[in-house]
Amino acid sequence: MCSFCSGGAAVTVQLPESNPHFPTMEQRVLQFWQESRAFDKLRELRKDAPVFRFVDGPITANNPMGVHHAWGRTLKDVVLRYKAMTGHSAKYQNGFDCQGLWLEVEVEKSLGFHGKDSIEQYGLDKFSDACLARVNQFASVISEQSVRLGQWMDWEHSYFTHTDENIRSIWHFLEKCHERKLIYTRGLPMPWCPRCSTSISEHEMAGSFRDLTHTSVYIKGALKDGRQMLFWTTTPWTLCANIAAAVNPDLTYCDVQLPGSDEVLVLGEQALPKLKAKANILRKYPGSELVGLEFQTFFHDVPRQADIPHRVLPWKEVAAEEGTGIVHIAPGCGREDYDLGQEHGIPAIVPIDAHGEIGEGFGPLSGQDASTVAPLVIEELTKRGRLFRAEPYEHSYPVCWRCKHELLFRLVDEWFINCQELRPQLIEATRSVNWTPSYMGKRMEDWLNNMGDWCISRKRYWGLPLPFYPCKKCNHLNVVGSVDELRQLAIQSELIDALPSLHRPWIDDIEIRCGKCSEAVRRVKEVGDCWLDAGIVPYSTLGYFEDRADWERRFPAEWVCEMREQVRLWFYSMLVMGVTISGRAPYENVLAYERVVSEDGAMFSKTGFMIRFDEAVEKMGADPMRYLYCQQPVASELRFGYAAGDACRRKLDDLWNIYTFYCTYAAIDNPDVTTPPSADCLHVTDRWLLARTEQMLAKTTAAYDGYDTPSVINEVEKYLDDVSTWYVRINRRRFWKEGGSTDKQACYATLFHCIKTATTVLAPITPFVTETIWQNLIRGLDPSAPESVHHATWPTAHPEWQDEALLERTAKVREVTSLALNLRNQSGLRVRQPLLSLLVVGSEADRVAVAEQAAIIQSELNVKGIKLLESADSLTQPRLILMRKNAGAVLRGDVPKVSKLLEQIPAEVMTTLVAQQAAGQPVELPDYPSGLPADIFLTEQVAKPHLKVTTAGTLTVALDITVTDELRREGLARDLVRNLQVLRKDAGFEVSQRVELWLVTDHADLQQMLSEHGSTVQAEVLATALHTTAIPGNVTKSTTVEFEGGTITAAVRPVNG
RNA sequence: GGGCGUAUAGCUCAGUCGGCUAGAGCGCAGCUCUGAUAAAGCUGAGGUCCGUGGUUCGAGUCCACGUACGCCCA
Repeated sequence: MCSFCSGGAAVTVQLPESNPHFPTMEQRVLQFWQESRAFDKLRELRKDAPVFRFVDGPITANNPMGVHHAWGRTLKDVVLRYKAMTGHSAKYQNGFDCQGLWLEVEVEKSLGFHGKDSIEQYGLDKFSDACLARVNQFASVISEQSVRLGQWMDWEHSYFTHTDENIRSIWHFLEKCHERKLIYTRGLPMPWCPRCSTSISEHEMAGSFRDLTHTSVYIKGALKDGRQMLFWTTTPWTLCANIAAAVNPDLTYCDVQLPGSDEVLVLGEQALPKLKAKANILRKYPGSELVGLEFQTFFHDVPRQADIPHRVLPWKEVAAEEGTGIVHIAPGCGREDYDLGQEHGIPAIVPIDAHGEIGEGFGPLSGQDASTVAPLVIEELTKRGRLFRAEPYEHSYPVCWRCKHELLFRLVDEWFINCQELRPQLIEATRSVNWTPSYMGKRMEDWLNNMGDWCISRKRYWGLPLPFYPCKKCNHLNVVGSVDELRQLAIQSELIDALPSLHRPWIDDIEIRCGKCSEAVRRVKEVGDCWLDAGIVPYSTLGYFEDRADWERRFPAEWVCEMREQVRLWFYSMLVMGVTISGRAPYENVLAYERVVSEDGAMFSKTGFMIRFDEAVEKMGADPMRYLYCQQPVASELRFGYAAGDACRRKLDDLWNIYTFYCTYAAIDNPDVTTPPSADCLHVTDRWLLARTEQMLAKTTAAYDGYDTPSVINEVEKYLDDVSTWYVRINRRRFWKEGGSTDKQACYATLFHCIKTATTVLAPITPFVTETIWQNLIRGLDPSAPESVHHATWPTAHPEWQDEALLERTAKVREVTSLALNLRNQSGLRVRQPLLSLLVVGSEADRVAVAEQAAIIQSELNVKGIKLLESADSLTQPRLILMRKNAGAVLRGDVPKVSKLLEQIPAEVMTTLVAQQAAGQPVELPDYPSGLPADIFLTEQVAKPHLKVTTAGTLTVALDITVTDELRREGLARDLVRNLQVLRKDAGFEVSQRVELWLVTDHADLQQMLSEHGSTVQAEVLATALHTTAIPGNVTKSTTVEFEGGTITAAVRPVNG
């Protein structure tokens, strides 16, 4: 049964609740979508439509979805819904990222492991199973959360990056790379996580630098002549692997002695302040003089340092400002050190093992943890007389992006893709992409210009098995590009089909014959970088291998949308793969959005303050949440919280209020909205609303086309405010008028069109509330409307309704109204008090506008008439004021007195005085002994006493504030009506309920008011009879209305029929 | 250290092509309207548009330098 109607009865408009509780309403809509198979039907409706080429970036199926994920997922859903409305089909495939270090770390945690050894003991097969179980668990959690958010995706067919299809697609890519000779393996000092026992690649370092304080040491290395070279390092553990020193041959160095010491220190001239003492400079010389000299290293006595000569190398990169100008070189512990070492053919010592523990042969340091060994190093250096100074040093230092352990540098063999040759192609490709915000494109280009080769191997377990089979016999590298190829090469091909999946440990058992020498070869142990998994998605999920023709219709993606850190991650890996396989960028438009932070600007954190998605969506509702996401410019961080959510809900209430207003009367009148009213029946405000709707539609369409949801919201907000505070406000009476008429038909049809358009335009952003409105009002009055608002097509433009000039005239009219209401406010005259006239002075265009809509202005302002004037002369009269500058000299102490006299002079006397002053004659002030010289006065124009005047731009507006007795009594009548309406409401009557009315007063003025306006009052409150006699006991409700000077006792009783 | 970005009311933010008497929402105070009634509107208080200099008839807006903060890279 449909959640919105009962048992197939004829659909009619129901009275909506006054304020919707979003979470409750959304549950009803979700149920409706599910029962009516709304999403499936949409796909059927659009199945032959042109494809909107969208690719979803995989979300890690490792934890529940957070509110930061919900931003991107909302934007994706909004765009897909908009594209469906504009007549596009799409793949609607959600993706899950399922492999790699992040997942392994979480599984390790849940199993209580503390490193790779526990995994090996546990068994790789069980570990892989556990990883897969976690993927499935959280894929299901995230899917449910996304459904709750309102995301329409093909949840039954999400892609998973751990699948054999995905793996073999990457194998194909790697084979392509190998064909282009881009794959190589080499030893290189890599950022290494001792906890995870794996290296971390360059692009994974994004955001992993922290400000940390380490112990930095100044240490001495002796030259043969006894001079001590001064070094500086922030990583004391690397000193045991020292092989060389480096100096800049172009910088100036010097020999110095410190007071009280005969030791000669060698350091760069610019490092002298670091000695923190007044040094005696013995000699200055260029760095080139030091090059080639041999020195004794810091731990010269440990076995691993035996027989290694330590020399000073020249290096242009040595900066004068950093350290001492002499750099300690440990090629096994740093990338630059390694490169320099290679250049000069010196060996590298790798002091640490996979766990970050210092190995055998390093004397007292052996067996120590490199991350915590600094105090022992200092102690040993002191013993050896090598320590000059140790001090804490704060610097930005990398940590593991998953487990947050401090990284070390370790020389290991890894597999790389050579990106140098690809670089120009990648840059060219990225320039073809439309990046939003545009600086993201620059960021990508910066990255491409600076990136090194892509390290694609990880010494881990649950990941893409790298299809590399290096032959030990002939050194040939076999790169397997597909499962078929593996089957052909496998020594026991039948084993392939028995594999549970292409994962470790199972895949490791497969041996192949070397393609060159037929030797039995095994796969390398490494798995792949998880960004390979994600980057291949435009190929693996769009049918590149299954149906190339179909793939070509879906590639490249028209639009992708992810968090901004994906520039160096997903956007990058996709770009490399797109360029390598297809020679182009795999996407055309990219939207990258900023971080989500808490309402006060602080970061959300897993350990500290965090708003969980599940909690947020049930507290604020998915629609307000989506509204919040769509409203936020993607270039600045989003402050997420309940106050912001509540502000969004109130904005949605604007739409809801217009809707409930309409329903109130539509439920009574059941208007025919399917027949459009003929143009000549339209009220000027109807034509305005139609033109305004056209304007809003054009602007929001352009905004959606540019994926610019904040502009959509901006436009719709302004529009709804206009509709609510202008159209609805001034047309209310047309809706509650008795019976049917062409005029009533016109306003019903017009406002229906407006609500339908606004609902459709907002549907992608707030799918729930718009669906609710659609089901009740739109479908209630228009049986031919689509079954769901999300099946609707985008509203068509009506050029015949566009009317820029009318929009401008109405703006002018609203300005006049607003100015005049302001005057009322200043004069303390409530709107219910009728006034005689409004006077408007303005340009020709102003007057045309006011004349056209005079009736509206009159009714809004409650004035009997409007006069249009070409000049403001008649509104003001001249008045004399003192010109302080001149008056002081003449009047001296009398200045305040004369000032006061001037204010009190009656208008007719003032006219005479002004004339005297204008003629240059003495001004004869009443009550002042002598005539005063004309030049101490100025003339200024002031409003005539019965007028209030204000000016803005070309407009001057004046209100006649004279309240005659008649006007006053009319105002009392309107006050009475207002009170009676409250009485009706308190009595619980429907708006159309007819009543019998009693109004009793013994106050003469009020009695006169009743006799003058009683019939109007009676009509206004739908009273079939008005009694001024005693009130009977059986009335529904009575009240006493208080007026200045007297009271009226009022009572009502319903009349049947 | 290099690059990118941001800086506007107590808070969160708009401000288009240089035309501004600088706006909105929230909060505060007062008022109004209400046949949309737990909604809505108006008014007020509240501003060194980060600073300095420049271009210009005119700068929140453009340019230069500086400061603070954020991010990215190292």
